[in-house]
Amino acid sequence: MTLSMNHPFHNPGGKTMPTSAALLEWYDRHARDLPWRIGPARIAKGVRPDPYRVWLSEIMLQQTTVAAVKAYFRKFTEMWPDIESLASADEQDVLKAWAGLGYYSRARNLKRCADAVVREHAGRFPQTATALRELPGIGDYTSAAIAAIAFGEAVPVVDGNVERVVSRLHRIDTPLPVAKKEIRAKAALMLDPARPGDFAQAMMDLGATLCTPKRPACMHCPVRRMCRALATGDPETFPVKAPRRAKPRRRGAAFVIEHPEKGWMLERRGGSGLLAGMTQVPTTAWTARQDGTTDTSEAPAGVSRWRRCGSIRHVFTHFELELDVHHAVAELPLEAGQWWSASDEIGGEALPTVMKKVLALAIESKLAENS
DNA sequence: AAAGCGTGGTT
DNA sequence: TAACCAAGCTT
Repeated sequence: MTLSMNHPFHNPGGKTMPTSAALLEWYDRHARDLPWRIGPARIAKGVRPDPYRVWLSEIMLQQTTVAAVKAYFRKFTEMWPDIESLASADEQDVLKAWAGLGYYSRARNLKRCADAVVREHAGRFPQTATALRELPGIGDYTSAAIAAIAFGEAVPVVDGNVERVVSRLHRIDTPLPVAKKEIRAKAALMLDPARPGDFAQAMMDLGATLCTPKRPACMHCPVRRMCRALATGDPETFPVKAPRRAKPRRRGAAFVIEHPEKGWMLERRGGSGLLAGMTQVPTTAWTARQDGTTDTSEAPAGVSRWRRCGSIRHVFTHFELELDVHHAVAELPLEAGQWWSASDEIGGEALPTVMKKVLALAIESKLAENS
């Protein structure tokens, strides 16, 4: 390590309070109260969180906001209160419950991980980050988070919040993701081995509530005296990130087919790639965007009259999609992998948000036409 | 190892 | 509005 000897992070016995102490003192007073969390007061009394709930919340929170996760976390813990019940569930039921939360490979890996823990680890999660890292859906961040929070292992936990906090504290101007190793090393130096879980969550709470991407509340920050980016007056410029690629546009047509008695025609998407294993209405391929609107030449055969409902737009991670929605009432024969879903069943299907938009538009435009 | 993978909120 | 962002993982 090449830290100068008078730097506060390297001087825990000196006049300046170590960063971890200042941070934990703040966390003891300002920790967010979250459904999957045991607060610092109860942790101090020796209470440990349920590893199953820690794991479930961490998977859900990957690239996902706390606000979006809360309702799903409650639903999942009601439906599957422990690892054994989740391991006993059908994958399709897990996907149905996950529908709307996004990044659906997380749900498939969640199920695979539950199976592995029950079958290969006697229903107990491994207690170290290294061992957790071997399980499906658990990478560098999640393995460290579970190990620190649920099992008290003294490992640095580096998520997007910590990257932001550490890159500002040390004014690291190397762009991400190249700077990751350096950030991890700095976080490891700061870590309080007596309270690894609290320390990890304190860093994340700081990043989420004060050390925010825009307009950080530096005046309320417990570690502002140690912050080099604040000292130079430009904390908002950190972390530096590599430029993003442009988002292309794609277009396609979706076909909402309504059986007069049986409901809507649905089908299951393939097992890999975008929205893998999720449910959809029949659609054309989604291809590089062209001008003009799509027609029904690629629609399922046997429909005498299509009604054009309009189009929906949806933004995925790496492209924007515009789907022209067509509706018809028809008694078509079902192909393999298709089924009719009645109106009281369709809410429980594994429909991703883009498909909920398609169905909502078809129903809305039908009602408008009939009124 | 760069790219694929959802969605909703904020600016 | 478009860009950016949120407790990343997989291949």
